[in-house]
Order: sequence, then structure tokens, then C-alpha cells
Amino acid sequence: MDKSTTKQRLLDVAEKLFADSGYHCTSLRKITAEAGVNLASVSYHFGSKEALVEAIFERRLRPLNEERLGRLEAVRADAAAAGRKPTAEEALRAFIEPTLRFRDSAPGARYFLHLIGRALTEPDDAVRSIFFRMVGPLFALLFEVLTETLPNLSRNQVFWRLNFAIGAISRCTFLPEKLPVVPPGVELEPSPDLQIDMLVGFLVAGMEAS
Amino acid sequence: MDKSTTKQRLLDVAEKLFADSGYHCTSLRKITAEAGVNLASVSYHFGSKEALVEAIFERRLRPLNEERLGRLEAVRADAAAAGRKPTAEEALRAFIEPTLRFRDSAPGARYFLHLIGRALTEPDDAVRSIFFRMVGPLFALLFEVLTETLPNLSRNQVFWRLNFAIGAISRCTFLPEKLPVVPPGVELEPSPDLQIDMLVGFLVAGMEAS
DNA sequence: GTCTATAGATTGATAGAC
DNA sequence: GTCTATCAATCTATAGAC
Repeated sequence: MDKSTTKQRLLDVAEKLFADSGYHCTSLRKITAEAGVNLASVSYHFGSKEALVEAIFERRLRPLNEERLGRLEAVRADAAAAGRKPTAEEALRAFIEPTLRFRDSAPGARYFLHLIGRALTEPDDAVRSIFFRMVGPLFALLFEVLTETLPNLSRNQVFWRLNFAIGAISRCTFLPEKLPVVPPGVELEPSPDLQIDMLVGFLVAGMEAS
Repeated sequence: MDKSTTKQRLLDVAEKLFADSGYHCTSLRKITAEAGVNLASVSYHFGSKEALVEAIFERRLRPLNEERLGRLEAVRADAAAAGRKPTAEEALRAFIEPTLRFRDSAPGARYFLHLIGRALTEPDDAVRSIFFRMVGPLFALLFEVLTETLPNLSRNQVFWRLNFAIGAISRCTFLPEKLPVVPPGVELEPSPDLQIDMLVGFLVAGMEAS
């Protein structure tokens, strides 16, 4: 017997279905049917489908972003206290570790990670705007820290390398069944720590390339 | 006066609108209205909306894939003829150069590039399958060449590094107005050759990281 | 807060005249 | 090949009883 409230169940089910099939392919009827609640409850609790997806982002992304911002600011402060610049590895780990460890942090968090991996390329302008508005300040800070970290690179180069890194990271937030067909002998869902090491090794080398 | 045939115009306009707003947010009515043709002409010429998007992929992706496959096989053959393994840079350039130069190769090609950048994360299973089916053999060959190129890495490591690279490359196929908000002083649409150099420098370093 | 019922709009697809 | 007209299904959102 599921004792959670209607509002909770809507958030949980919608998060999973939006991740699985995307925003537009998931109707409110599918969500309310799978949640076992009435169709009209979406309007009552959230107001609209768009407000529902915004509430989903709000619930998970706000604490995740606060953790990443805090880590980034700590990296900056620690380096300053030691009278040096942060390293690219410190900056990247501050962003990547909370992101990839988020997957196992709560039931349903894996679906949300898939959702934000797709949000970068979301076709719906309103939905993409919700996401960009919430991650914009974080990206801006990461960009600033990386420009300090890599003084040999132009701002343009840092921007594009950060963009490459974002694309690489987003490939780790996808549910394994959504990846392209893969060769045998490959671990489709590595542990977060292994994935972090693979990513950081790859990205630090790319970021620091001459 | 546009003298191209109805079928051509449907392909051109649908490619642009699918790139701009995604498959599900673009109705056949929007497409036929902008193309200045009758709604029923989609059924007549293609049969369905899904067959239309498949024809779009077929038209552009088939020649692009043949070029990339040919370049990859040439890299392999040239190295074998010289009695050595291909380098990671050769393998990556064989994939990346045709991809990014494709943008300016024909009117509308830029929209198609945006479309395949989004196809990796396409929520609609049928549409994503069309794309994966067409690029599957190419990814498989690229994976094989990279495993030969990087004998120190496990197949798992090569797979994930290739996955990271695909994610990074996909950030270069996007139309600039779809990128997240960017800092001032950044070139949103670099020339293909500059973008290739930035990408290859970044990815070769990442691929060869110890 | 939850429900039924339905409004109001839009969609992909097609039948059939020309 | 092109057109009009329309079907049947789907969608989000809401009014109003309980």
C-alpha cells in the first residue's frame, strides 16, 4: 500500500515517465493512470503540465545545484587560502562527483539524472528554459573557475572545452537502455566512483591539452 | 519562385522544423503550411510522419556515413600498409572532419546536423531507432579502430571514452541559439576548421590519457 | 481534496473529387 | 499529383458535484 500523498506520487511517476519517454510523449493521462490518481489532480496540485515538470526540476535540481556550487566555491577558497590557483581536476571533480553520485542518492534520482541529460537538447523551448535558468549560474561559475585555472587558454577555448565536457558528462547520466547498441564485454552501468574516475581522467587531459 | 518539387520542399522544410522544434512539437500542418504544399501531400509522397523523418535521415546520413566509413577504412589500410597501428588522432579526424565540415556542405545541412545532435537523446523510440540503425555500423567500426589504436585500454575504457567523445562532438552540431546562455566574448559559431582543431586537440588528449 | 464529465483545440491520416 | 473535407483519436485544462 503506497501511503505517499497524491502530490508526491505525481512527482515520482512523472519524473520516471518523462525520463523514459520525454516530455511531449508522456501525457497527463499516462502519468495519473500509473500513479493511480485522478486526472484532475495535476491541475489541482500543480496547475499545468509545465508547472509539474518545473516542480520536478525544482525538487531535485535545487539541492544538487547548491551542493555543486558549494563545492566549487570551496575549491576556489581553499586554493586562495593556500595562495595558488585551483587545478582543473579540483574544479571538474567539484562538479562531477555530486552529479554522478546523485544517481544512487535516492529512489528515482536515476530517472531525474536521465531527464537532465536530455534537458540539454529538449526541443520544447519552455522546458529547456526552465532547465537553463536553473543551471545558468552554476555553469557561469564553473566557467569562471576554469578560466582562472587555465590561464593559457582564451575565453573562447575555455568555453568550448567546457561545452565538450558537458557533452561528455551527459553521456553518463543516461539510463543504459537508452544508449546506442554496444559491443560485448562492456559495463553499461559502472559504479559512480568508477565512472567519475574515467570521466575525470578523460576530461582533465582534454582541458589541459596544449 | 521555388521550382523544386513538392517532395523536395517537404524534405527541406521538415528538416528545418524538426531541427528547430523537435519531432513531436512539429505538426504536419506546420510543415505543409511553411512549404506551401497541401497537407495530404505528406501521405502521398511518404506515407506517414515517421516515414518522412526516415527519408530525411536517409537523404543526408547515408552519404555522410559512407564518407566517414571510407575515411576510417583508409586510415586503417594506410597504417597497415606502413606496418603500424593508426593513431587516435587519425581515427578521430576520420570521423570528425566529415561531420563538422558537413555543416556548410549544402543549404539545410546545418539543420540536419542539429537534428542528429538531438537524435542521440530522442525520446521517441521509433525515431531514435531509425538513427541508431543507421549509425550503428559506423560506431562499431570506430570502436574497433580505437581498440587497436589504444592497446593499453580495456574494451570498457575505450567504449566509455568513445561515448564521452560522442557527447563532446554532439555539442558542436547544435545551432548556436540552442546552446545555454554563454559568457561574453565567445564565438558561438566557429568555422568548421577551428572547431575541428579544438575538438581533436581536446579528444586526442582525453583518449590517450593514462 | 477527489471525482465525473466534458469543453475546446489539435493531431495524423484518409476518402474521394478533380 | 493536388486538393477539400473530414474522421477518429488524442491532448490539456476546467467546471462543478460531492
